[in-house]
Amino acid sequence: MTNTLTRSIILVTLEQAKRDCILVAAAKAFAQRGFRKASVDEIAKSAGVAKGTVYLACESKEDLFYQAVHREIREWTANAARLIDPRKPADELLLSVAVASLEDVGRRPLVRELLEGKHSELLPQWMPQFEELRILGRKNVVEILELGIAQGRFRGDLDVNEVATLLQDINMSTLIFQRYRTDFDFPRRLRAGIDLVLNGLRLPNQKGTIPSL
Amino acid sequence: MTNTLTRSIILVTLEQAKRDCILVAAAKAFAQRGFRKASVDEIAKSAGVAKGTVYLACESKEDLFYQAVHREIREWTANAARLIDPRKPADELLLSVAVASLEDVGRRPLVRELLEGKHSELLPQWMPQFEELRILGRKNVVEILELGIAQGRFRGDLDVNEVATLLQDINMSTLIFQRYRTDFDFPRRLRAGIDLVLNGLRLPNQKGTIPSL
DNA sequence: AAAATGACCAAAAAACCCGTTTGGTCATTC
DNA sequence: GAATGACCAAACGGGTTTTTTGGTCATTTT
Repeated sequence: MTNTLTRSIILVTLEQAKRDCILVAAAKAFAQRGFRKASVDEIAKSAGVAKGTVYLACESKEDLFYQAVHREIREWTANAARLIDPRKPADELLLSVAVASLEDVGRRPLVRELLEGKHSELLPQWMPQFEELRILGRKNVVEILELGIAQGRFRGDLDVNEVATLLQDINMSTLIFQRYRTDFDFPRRLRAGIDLVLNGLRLPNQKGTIPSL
Repeated sequence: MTNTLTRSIILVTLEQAKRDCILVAAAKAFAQRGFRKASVDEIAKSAGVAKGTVYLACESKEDLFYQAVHREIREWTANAARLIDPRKPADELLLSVAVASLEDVGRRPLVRELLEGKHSELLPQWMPQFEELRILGRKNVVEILELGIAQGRFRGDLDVNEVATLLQDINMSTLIFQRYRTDFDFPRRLRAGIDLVLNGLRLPNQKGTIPSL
């Protein structure tokens, strides 16, 4: 009993390590050479295994790609989540986590390419799954927002998910348009954007909803 | 003297009309069939001129594409500019102009495809020029912001260009991500986004800049 | 016994060829 | 002098062959 348990744990551990190794190699290859040009054999060799072993970790090349992306994004999100210290002021977290996330994504070419809309030939079919990953990333923002409300710093009358989506979009834009602009100081841009969202554009005495439309 | 002047004006007028005609035909063809599949001859015939005439209006097919895009965006921007009535409250304008712009872009497939990142094989080389066009569009937002400050509705301590860029990015995101989401009510999203930017996320008693970082 | 392998095969991609189309020019026409 | 369309090199398309590659599975290794 204990033996089989130990064994299965060891097995899972070994399998998981190899699995990770394969997915990392896949992520690197797909990012460097694109989905089509990266070959499964090349990925296998880069991971130090034979091709057959790769197919113990995935169903198909598409599945491999998706798993590699999924893993990168989960790691990315988890890194960000680790920064959310509930003792810190939520408004400060909003900025520091965003900056860290964008820096992190710079080190993840595969994620970055996806967010920037490369691999667009594959995107349509996978959009549902990627939307799922977006929701994953949004959970961090929602957490910070709810923290801010609990801290009495943020308004409680807003739809937290709505606001989170908007902030996520701002971060995306910052990321996407960054590459097209010269002399682009993205922490500064982020700071300006989040500062604006925090304090609002209206003069204090003018607060209220938009009059009409 | 008067004669040559009159003639040249007439010439310019005639040329301009034909030029427009060509550029409109080009925009339609490029949007429908893409840059490569749309042929110059086809565009010429659709504009009711011979191919040689097209080359009186442009230097090359690439230039033709760029001019067509440029013209569409100028028109788009001008339409939006026409809606800026200084007698109306600036916060109201912010929303109504954004909604109208996004509706308008829906009727301009070429512009829309560009903003969504299609034609991506051409984009890198043309980014500088498109950035120029972005600045053009930003002028409208800046105008509204300055109006709001003059009306005593908006804070005057912000960098107007910075804020305009941010609002432009929000609009872009709304546009870009719209297509990937089901049940996406974009005027509602825009309203929520602009409302947030106007009123801010912080509780009124918490105003101030971000404490530290 | 279970995990890992790599030879193997159908299918897809690349390379090649060649007839057709097309971007761009310019002598001619209006 | 503005507009044209015949003209040409170069690029495109598509059909065919060759090469590569995704995916399998009998065999080997641990």
